[in-house]
Amino acid sequence: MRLSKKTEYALWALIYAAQHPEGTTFQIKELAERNRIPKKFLELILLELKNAGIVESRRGVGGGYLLARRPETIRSLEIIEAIEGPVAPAKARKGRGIKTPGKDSSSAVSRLVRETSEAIESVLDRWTLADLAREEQEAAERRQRNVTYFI
Amino acid sequence: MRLSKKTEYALWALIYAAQHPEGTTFQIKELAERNRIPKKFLELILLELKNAGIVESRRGVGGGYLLARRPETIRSLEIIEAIEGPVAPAKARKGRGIKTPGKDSSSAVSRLVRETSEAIESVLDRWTLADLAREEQEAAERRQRNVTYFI
DNA sequence: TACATTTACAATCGTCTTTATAGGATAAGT
DNA sequence: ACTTATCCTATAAAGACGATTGTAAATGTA
Repeated sequence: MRLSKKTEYALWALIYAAQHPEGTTFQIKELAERNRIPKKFLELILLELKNAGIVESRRGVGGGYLLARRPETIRSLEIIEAIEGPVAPAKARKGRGIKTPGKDSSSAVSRLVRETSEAIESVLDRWTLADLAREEQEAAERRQRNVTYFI
Repeated sequence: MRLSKKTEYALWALIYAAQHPEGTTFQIKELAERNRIPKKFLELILLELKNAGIVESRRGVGGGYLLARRPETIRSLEIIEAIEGPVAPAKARKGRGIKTPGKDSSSAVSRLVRETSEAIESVLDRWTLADLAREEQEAAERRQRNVTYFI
């Protein structure tokens, strides 16, 4: 699976946010410099995350961004879909099964896609932002002890 | 998961190939018209599948394409990777663990990507071309009986 | 040999997506 | 007011995607 740079930046940003004490903000400028992310691009990304209800913003001096919810309740699937759009193809929803005949001319292929999407969703659904932040924290601590694990 | 048109055409083509008796060829023109695939685009795709060792070609009158191996031995993962490139990010291979420090600045993110890729591979690895062709055949038979199943 | 058929291969092209960059408007603390 | 920092819109370069055009080469058949 390939993540776009944009999605990757979004994940970095949210991991960074989750590492801050609850209720405190972080600034775009600070994060952009730290992780070498183009500042204006990062602005755009955080705006999208805000519109998706994942982060909130505070303006003015001492403002910045912060998580809108607790990191345990933010699943990575939600983050990735906020940036990249739905992982799975549009499902048949109750009542409105639009036919579009001839459009999808292979049921075998669409089944393959469906099963794969479900597998992706199931992985992304069980990793929350809190997990990612903890994992990142542990990796940073290992680096600090100058110990390298080859997994 | 999203498949490019190119990959989708490749799958259709190979399913079509698998439905032919072993050792007999099919023509690009015929397949292109049947499935409304741009002929020249299909040429390009089959050439790539040939270079990947999935199909063989015969030139001249009565020529065309045919599967290079039996459909039971062709996994969908192989097909998709032939067109789209590797599903998983370059793994650490035995012996040559290149470090590229600072490049991948989040181990949590790369772990997420790795686990997701493995999930994708595991699905795509257990569907062979023979499965897809059989599935497609059955769907076609159901359509012929004018019976619609809402799954 | 001449010819029709069919793949092989290179080059090109318009459009969309990705990855940004720029400039200023807006809001909020101090 | 002044500073800080988000908000919003526009633009642009680069590459991927989907497809087209044109020519060469191989092969079977008359």
